[in-house]
Amino acid sequence: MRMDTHLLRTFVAVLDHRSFSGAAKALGYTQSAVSQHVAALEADLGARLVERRPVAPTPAGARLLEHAPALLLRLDAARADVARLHHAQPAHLTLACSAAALTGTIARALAQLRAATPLLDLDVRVQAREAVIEEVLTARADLGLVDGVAAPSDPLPLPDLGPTTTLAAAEQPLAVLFPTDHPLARRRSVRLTDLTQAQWIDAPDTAVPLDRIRAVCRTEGFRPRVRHRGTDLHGLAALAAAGLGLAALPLPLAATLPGVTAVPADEPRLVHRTELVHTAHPTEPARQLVDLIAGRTATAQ
Amino acid sequence: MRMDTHLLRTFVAVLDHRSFSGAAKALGYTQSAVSQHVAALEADLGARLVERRPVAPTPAGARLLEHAPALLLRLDAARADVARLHHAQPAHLTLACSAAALTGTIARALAQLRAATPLLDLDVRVQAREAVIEEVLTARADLGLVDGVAAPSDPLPLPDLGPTTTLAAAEQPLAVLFPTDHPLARRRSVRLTDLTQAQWIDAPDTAVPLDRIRAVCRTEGFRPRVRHRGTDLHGLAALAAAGLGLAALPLPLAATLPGVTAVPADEPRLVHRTELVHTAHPTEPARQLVDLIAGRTATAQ
DNA sequence: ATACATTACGAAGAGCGTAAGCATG
DNA sequence: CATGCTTACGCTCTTCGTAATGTAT
Repeated sequence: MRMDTHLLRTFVAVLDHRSFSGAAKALGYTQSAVSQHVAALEADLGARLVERRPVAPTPAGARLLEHAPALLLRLDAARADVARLHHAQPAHLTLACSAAALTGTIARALAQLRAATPLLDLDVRVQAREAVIEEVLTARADLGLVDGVAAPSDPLPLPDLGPTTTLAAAEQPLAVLFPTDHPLARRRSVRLTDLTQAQWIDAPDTAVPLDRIRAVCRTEGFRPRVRHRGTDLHGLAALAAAGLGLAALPLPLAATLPGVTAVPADEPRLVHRTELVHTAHPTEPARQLVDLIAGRTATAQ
Repeated sequence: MRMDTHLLRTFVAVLDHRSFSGAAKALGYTQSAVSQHVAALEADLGARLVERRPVAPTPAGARLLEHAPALLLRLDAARADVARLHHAQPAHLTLACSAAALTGTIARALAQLRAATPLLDLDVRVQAREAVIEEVLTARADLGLVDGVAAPSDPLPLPDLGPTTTLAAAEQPLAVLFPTDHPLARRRSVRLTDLTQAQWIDAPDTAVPLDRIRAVCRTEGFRPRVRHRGTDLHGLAALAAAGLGLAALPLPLAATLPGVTAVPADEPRLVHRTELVHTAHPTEPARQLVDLIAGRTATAQ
């Protein structure tokens, strides 16, 4: 009767699955238990939270849904943070990256770290941006690398998922991928503002998400007709090379992709930025890598 | 057995009171129940969390203690946010302010709001900075005003207590309070960096906290011999006028205090900043006040 | 010896599953 | 009428308080 965590968990699951029975199966409860959980939560908060048949959040439920997932994540983060103290693997480092964040600079820093401690076990996992922070918070990764676009020397607007520290790891020019035979591919640079009506590929987990570009350019343009899920850079390059649409990536990375030409983007003045994300108490190897990258870029925040 | 909220609550209470029995009394449990709560939490996390006799956090407990209060606050915030939907008082606005945040500009905006909706009930409460955000999150206040110092047009570094939106409400020059007969009182301006070794009063809930000044000036100076608690501006002025020490306040406000002379501070270039804090869904009168202040300053973030 | 935490134990209650009810498409 | 949420009910496990036990200052 006091907004217990398992009630919140099933509440979220119910609305995720848009079904009581689905949530029950997912959580290993019976339908009945789930029903009772929701009822208990509703009784506690004194408001109906979910509309049944079809299952959907009421206004109050929607409000709670703005808080609940973050709460549960932070709960896991707290547990993970305590667990880290005991199961500290001194010779292990797992790094969660978004696709365009794993560049030469980072790889060289990793090599340097490996040279310093040869026995170090390295795990690198590339995944969607939101997942990176979550992995760091729940200690499934020791360190995260998130990329995105922002005005020069501005921080990335990371979602407030929990208590993390961020540090600028790299700033690179932003580029647009054109098929090599595209008329604009020969330009020295292009204006993003001239491309609002162009055909774009939205590849939020690989390239810069279009809604980020929209936000930064303060425009309603950049409407995609092609969507690309996953973190597969070369697949995205193939789509772009085939003329299916444009995509934005950091210039040094984009220049290495086959079949496409990377043209620097300006107007508005934007950079592709990579940030290192870690918790308040990184493991020893993680701390070393942070130092290496921070020392290299000397752009602490 | 799954890190339930009430376990966390008693865990925090135990370490707050540095005593099981004290926490028990505070929470309305028996000693025994508290003991069982702590034991359950320790069993769940697989680590000893508190050292008994004397009661103190173990390393793992300290780690958990970095998360638990924030978690509990966010839990209350979530509950409050849902409750707000129902118990919305359309003709009521309560405003939580830190001491130096409630200035003429704000008062005039309030007057304007009152003129627009004459039936509006206004509650204004002045309190410590940390309490302001907490009050907003838990819906004990509809809107918060927090003041502090920062580099010009930088945001204040507010503690990450929960999901809030902030908005610059005012930026004013920073001033140092001198007794009127002080040799430096006749100066046009003073350098803060020249005053690191001076006698300061630390009045964290009224003036700018000294540790903030230290952080911003990147120095170890500004060590106080006098501490002042509470939010009593005139009391602080009296101490400063009596020569007990210096204090930093926004210039327009400082200039109105009796017995002291306010001298603008520069070097490093700092401003006194006031920020408006509200949740994602302010009440209607709160939204109006935000608009009034935002329109007036036109410095949205 | 005296606080004060822990352990033992029984009673009250919370939580889950089974199964019967009931509404909606 | 069938799918899927709700309610009734009983069993079990949890959680609390009382009281006895342990343990440091």
